[in-house]
Amino acid sequence: MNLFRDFQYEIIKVIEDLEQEGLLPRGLDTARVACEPPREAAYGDVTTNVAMVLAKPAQRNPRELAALVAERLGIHHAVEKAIVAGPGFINLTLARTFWHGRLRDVVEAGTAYGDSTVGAGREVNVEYVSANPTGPMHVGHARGAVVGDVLAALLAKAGFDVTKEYYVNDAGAQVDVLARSLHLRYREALGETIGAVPEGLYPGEYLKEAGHALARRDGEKWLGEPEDVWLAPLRAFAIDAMMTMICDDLAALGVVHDVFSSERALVESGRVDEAFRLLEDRGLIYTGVLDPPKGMTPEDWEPRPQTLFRSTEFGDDVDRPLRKSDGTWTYFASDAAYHLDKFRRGFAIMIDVWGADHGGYVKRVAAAVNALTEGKGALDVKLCQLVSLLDAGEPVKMSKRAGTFVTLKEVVDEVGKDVVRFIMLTRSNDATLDFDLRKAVEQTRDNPVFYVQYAHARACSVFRNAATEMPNIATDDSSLLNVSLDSLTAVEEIDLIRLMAGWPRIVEGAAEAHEPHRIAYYLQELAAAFHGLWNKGNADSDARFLVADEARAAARLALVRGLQLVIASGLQVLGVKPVEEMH
RNA sequence: GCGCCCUUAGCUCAGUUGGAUAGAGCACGAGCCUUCUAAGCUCGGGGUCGCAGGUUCGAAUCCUGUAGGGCGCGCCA
Repeated sequence: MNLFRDFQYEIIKVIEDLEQEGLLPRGLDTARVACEPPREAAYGDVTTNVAMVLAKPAQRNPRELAALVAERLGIHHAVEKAIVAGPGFINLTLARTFWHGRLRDVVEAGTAYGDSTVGAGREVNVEYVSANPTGPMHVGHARGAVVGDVLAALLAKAGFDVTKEYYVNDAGAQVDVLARSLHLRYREALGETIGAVPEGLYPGEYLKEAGHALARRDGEKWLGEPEDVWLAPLRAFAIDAMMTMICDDLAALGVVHDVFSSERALVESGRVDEAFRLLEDRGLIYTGVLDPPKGMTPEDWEPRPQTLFRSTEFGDDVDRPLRKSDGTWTYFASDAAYHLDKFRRGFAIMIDVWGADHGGYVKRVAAAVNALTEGKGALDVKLCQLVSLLDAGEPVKMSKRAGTFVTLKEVVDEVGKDVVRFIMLTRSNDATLDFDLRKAVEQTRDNPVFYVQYAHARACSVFRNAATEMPNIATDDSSLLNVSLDSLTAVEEIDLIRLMAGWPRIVEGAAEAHEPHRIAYYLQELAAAFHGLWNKGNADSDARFLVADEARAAARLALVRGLQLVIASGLQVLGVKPVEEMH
């Protein structure tokens, strides 16, 4: 389906033919032969560097070699002309009928257009959100949630077997604090006056409801009991309540995970001990004393012996501790074991989506994956930079203490999930992002969500008008597939098809690079091309889609249908609903 | 002090894994439209890709150094 890949095969076939005929030395390495759209449209439709890449090994002058290959490519039925340019590029211009064929591909495939097999069914695990189960999600979490969710959808479209996973950090001291905070709210629910929430406990109102729920379920069972009696059951209850709340918030954003992995279960099942022994057996564990970080010794620094993993042997900057002084595992130890667990569940490809504040953690986890999987597991960590929440250009002040903390749910309620999802992808994940609540819902040219949605709505509007104005034209897909496209000759029309035909390549490229934001950018470009064509109809009534000549109108309806389908296909990956009309 | 990320037009940012004359939106400038396919259209000016070296046919992209900004830096997760 990716036409550039198709031409790449054609080119490699030509090279092989030339080798067979003795015109080129045998066994040339064609791995670096690229086939892509040229930067300048004037150069044609497809460009290849084959001659420049093979010139040296073939001991030929690049332009001369290019001429040889271009001559063979010129014979191809889809190629109108093949010319040699610059230092040895071969530029192919494709026949108009070729593009008409690609439009038919789109209409035939529907929103499945762009589906690819490059993933070849390989299993990928995308772990994202993984927010601590101690409170509601805030806006900062939204970015990682969207990036992970769309990346997963993108990989699935590209033919990978994707599992979406959430790692529940339910094992550390913080969930004990959560349990104590719940106990307070539980007493409150049973009529006690608790006053101010003591320092060190979670003061948020969100635990009140959980306190009432616990009181309803268990009555006065935990009143007056010592902490060691109620801690574990209340902790479980609280985590459950928090996870339910988090999942509800995520669902409102359209984010649903396949698997939830518990850190506590990992530890209790002995899988951390197992990973530790594995490292020990490989001689990667020792007891040592770390130097303080140069230039910023912490105030309470004192040298002490620790159980360390030799992560420096795998590219880390210092060796990392695996045990706390009380003998329990550090977070890193269980996270290392968690990644081994994912690998053993069949995921040789693992993607973690984290906030930028965890950037310092990447090397040690990568080192652990490398050591534990003997280099067979591939980990890619996508770090999401900060999101600044604005309202009409003014920063929204956020502070947990002042209670002006903006939750994910509030933002989704305010602007809608589709807007949040799209805006979160209008920047590369490693650039910071401004999210302006006001601008996000404006219906103007510079709101990308509106702009793309509007293109789809306009396409729908054309079909609504066609039904009343041109009732003789059958507009179902199978009818449109049989329409003659010969009248589609305008450069803008062919340009639009060319863009649509580039969709499969965008999907593959974005999936392989793990860069979901490319989809949002592509959709803006596609929408712009369609709006341009539409505007042409404003100035020149012959350029409208619904013209008196029914054969021509039908061909243009096929074009509009194709556009509508590719936009819908892209929005589907983003998890954004394509709207049929604006209001 | 060390590590990671960022630095591209006045502003906010893309840049197809090393390709040809570096792009988009906004802003700015000049025209057009006063209508229908609703919330404008066309054209234009604007760049030493932070800086300096290196790698090669070819660098915004890779390597080294350097400046500025962000994040992080021994038992928190």
